Amino acid sequence: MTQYAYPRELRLLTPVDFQNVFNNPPVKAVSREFTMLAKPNDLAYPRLGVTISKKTAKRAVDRNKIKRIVRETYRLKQHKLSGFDIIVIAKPGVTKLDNHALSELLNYLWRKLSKRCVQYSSAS
RNA sequence: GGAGUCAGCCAAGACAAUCGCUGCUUGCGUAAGCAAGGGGAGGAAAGUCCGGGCUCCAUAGGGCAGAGUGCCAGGUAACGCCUGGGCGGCGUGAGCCGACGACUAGUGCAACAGAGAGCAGACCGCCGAUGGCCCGCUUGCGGGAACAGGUAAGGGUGAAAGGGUGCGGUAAGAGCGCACCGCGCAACUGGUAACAGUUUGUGGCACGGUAAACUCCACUCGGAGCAAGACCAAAUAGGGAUCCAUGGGGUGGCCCGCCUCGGAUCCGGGUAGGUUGCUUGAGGUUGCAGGCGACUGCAGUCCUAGACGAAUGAUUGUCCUCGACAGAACCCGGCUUAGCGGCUGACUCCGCCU
Repeated sequence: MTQYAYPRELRLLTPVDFQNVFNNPPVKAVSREFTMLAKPNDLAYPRLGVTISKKTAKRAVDRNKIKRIVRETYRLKQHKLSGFDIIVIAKPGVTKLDNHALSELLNYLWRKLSKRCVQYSSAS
């Protein structure tokens, strides 16, 4: 029953981790509201980081909500993303979506990203 | 019943299931962990506008500068907050609002309009007593015009025109005189004080407005902030001490000499990172006592988020009145701003019934 857990190991924790992914990420998935960047990490599990600027979502409440939904969908999809560090960047416009639309969109992006990760792994 | 005033309380709608996050307690385990139980955003957590605690730095004492506050008294750790009182204003009222010290210390400012705006001012008007002019005559009187001049009653301008009303007075007027009202000053009385007074005396009586204008007066203020500060501490560069070795490399033909390079241990320093600060506090609550009240004292009782790329959530189902503003980041006391509603109590005005 622990397979959908979200412990600290599955997160990006330090500025170094973040910078590492931002530098030339080989795999991307993009929509109007989000950008996902991924990079292999030599681990048996994925790690996630979420970025939302104050410019994107003015209120702290909105930023928290988006982070929670991103994490929730990631938690349920994590097994298809093993071995990659991932950063999700929210872009202006996300605040217009409700919870349901956000989940739909994110699930679509996760599928896209995992497919590309698999392709990248087998190619190299 | 309607309209309203004040005070207090509640508020990510309620319930269930599943999957998660994070502290705490207990049990098991060497440990990593596992299991169970229980806790997990706000009234504004916000703006960061004031005031403190705490921490480090600075500091003999005093002054200047600068900043802030500004009716009085009290409360408080402190305040620009709160309470009570005074004064002024608004409201029929319950109540509400007010940077509300000083322009008889000095300096400055006042657009436009207006004749005149600060030891005022004659545009229209009124008068023309007095002096001059014209006419008449009884030669000192009558009449006339309005030149000098007088006049702040009336009109007009303005945010503001140098007390108001009435009577007297006068050529016309005028605090010029008087009465009442108002005002200034002093005394007295009440009040801790601000201040008040159907009190007494006195002055014919302006001393205009403006200090979020300079300024004056009184009082307050050292600086930086939890990324404060404390501790542990990889790596790397360099430093110190002790011991070991008496060596390697360069220069040179070689020796001396000169330059340069060690090994081990420890110390100091402190980057990444980690730990701490971190939640028990000027705390909540109950009772008693003091106080008009803010609040205070004593006794009992309770523990109520503590994260750090940053938890407090997601999905589904059912129901309803269909859910605002909004997310802790060291901690408190305030202020301000945002905002869908619900509940309770006290009071006021209007209408109706008895």
